[in-house]
Amino acid sequence: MKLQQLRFLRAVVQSNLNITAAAERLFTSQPGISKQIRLLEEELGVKLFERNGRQLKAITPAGIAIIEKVNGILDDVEAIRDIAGEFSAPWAGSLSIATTHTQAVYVLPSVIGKFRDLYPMVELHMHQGNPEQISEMAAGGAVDFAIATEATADFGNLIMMPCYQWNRIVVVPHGHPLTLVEPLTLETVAHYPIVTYVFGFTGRSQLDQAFKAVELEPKVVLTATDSDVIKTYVKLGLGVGILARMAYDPDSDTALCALDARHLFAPGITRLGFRPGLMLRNYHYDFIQLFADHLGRDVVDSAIAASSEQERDSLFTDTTLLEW
Amino acid sequence: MKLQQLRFLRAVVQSNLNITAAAERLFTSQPGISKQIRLLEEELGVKLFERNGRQLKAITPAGIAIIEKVNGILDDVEAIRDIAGEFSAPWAGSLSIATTHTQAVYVLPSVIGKFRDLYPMVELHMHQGNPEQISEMAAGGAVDFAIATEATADFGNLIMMPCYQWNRIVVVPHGHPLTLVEPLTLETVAHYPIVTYVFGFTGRSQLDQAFKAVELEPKVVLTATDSDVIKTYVKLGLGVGILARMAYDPDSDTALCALDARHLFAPGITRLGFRPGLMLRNYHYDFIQLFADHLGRDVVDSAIAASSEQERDSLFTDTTLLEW
DNA sequence: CCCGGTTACGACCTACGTAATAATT
DNA sequence: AATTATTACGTAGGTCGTAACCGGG
Repeated sequence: MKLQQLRFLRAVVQSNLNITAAAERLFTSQPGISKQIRLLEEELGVKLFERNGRQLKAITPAGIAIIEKVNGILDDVEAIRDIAGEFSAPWAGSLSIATTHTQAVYVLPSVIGKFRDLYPMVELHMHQGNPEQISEMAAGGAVDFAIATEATADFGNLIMMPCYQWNRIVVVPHGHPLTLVEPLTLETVAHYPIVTYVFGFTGRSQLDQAFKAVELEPKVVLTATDSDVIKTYVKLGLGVGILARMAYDPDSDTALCALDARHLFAPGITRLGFRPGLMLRNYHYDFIQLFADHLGRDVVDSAIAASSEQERDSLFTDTTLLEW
Repeated sequence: MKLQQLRFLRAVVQSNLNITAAAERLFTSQPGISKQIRLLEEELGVKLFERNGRQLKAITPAGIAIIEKVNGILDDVEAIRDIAGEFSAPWAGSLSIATTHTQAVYVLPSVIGKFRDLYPMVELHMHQGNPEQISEMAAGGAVDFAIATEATADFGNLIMMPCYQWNRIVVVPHGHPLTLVEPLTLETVAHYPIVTYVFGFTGRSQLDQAFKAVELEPKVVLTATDSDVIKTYVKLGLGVGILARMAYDPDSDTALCALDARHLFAPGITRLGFRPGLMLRNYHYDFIQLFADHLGRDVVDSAIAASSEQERDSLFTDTTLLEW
């Protein structure tokens, strides 16, 4: 058994049992992977995959149980590298974050700025995507952290930690009738065409829920994943914008007027998540705390500990699987 | 990073930083290990060992943290092999037990007999040793199970499970004055020279405690690790024997008379232990239950789960180690 | 001077890539 | 026909073992 065989195996599984795709992902050749998988099967004396002729069709029960362990091993190997890095160069490394546009543009810059000052040698990688993609990237190991506002807890078993609450504002051009309404209500807002986020982004579902609770069906004329796009169209007079307060900057958004709407919608919660098994380096902890001050090292560790309770359950499912 | 490098590393650590010994243990050459260790250090960019000239003197903090992970990885590799074996040949495998003489001779035979019937293809390996050695073997992976009567819980973080209670008897040659005493008391027993187990074996410490509690100092004239030796010398008239009831067989020990002593000494508890991280195969579970009927698969799994709580603590110690 | 670790070197092996082949969809 | 896995084969790299070399106790 070789580590590369395990890497190959994982890649094949992650590529939906497509050896070709796995080969591309690992920058190697199909025959190499094909052969190593077979060698592994031979050595273990167990078929890892069910084959339809030459094509891989499914993972065998043995394969499922084994892949679980393989993932653990490869995680640990990564952890060893990280431990080594932590000792040889605690200031250097790589930090990759997957998040949505709103976070990337309005929240993270200041955090990243401070982080840069602390760790100028840490390579930063930002990935954007929709919440589902973000979760997937974090769960699959493509990025270290997922930062998102919708309930990302559903996908994968990421360890999610609440970071901060935020509220919404209604933005309109200056002189818009809504600026005169006091107090602002859902009813009055619903009279106007709405410009806001697409479903799945930046608490859009909470927004829909608020209107639905009072049985209003506002006319949403434009949606975007991107607060800037929303603001742009609000400026054009397309409708009133509903967006996260953090996406409004009074200095630069002078063409727009922001109306507090915290009493209309439930506050959103932004969360940071990472997959269990990820080795957190010092700078990881520091980044988390820069992002959410209450998430000190001890709090994060507790969250990890708490999550391993659940892991234990899944581990038991495996054990039971062997009983067959 | 290669699995063999990790194996080498573990072997060196287990051999007290003696590369030569590690090489012998793994049936390979010193230079090979030496080189691979250096290659690993080079790849990780961290010194794993502190060296005095050429001699390995100590493990670096980084090394300690890394070896922890290495052990996990190699355990998982073993687990994969076991999973594969479980699927390809659930009836075959290997079961090794370390225990004391008393268990091996008087308790295990019937269990092993039944186990043999269930799993004729499982290779059985019995190792004998003192309780400390037994724990070490189980913790180091030399054997699967440790079965012992003294508090073995102290060494290593073995998962220990109580299996059964047992009581002691006093054995004397027929016609010995003690056979007439009713009821038997510690005082009367202490009048005679004693033959019993050496310290550390088969609940010897409980025995000492019982006498000490009533401030008696019996004269122990001979101690052995081996119940047969004790019985032999009692037959010779050297003194009265105190041993575990299970070590007395009325059919074969006709020369001796057994007097119940359960009211004199606290009962002993025999425990079975294994190291966390050991992959328990079906036959492992079955063996445990054959040995102690109340230890079904679910009970054993709960014990494992409970122990991982403690593991988490040690994991935190490591994490803290990385802080400075 | 002995024990133990490192360096040097050579043989064997094996993992990988290219190219050709076979089998599915 | 296109996609995808397997087989064949040659090469390059690496692991391992023998032998010689060095440093401490």
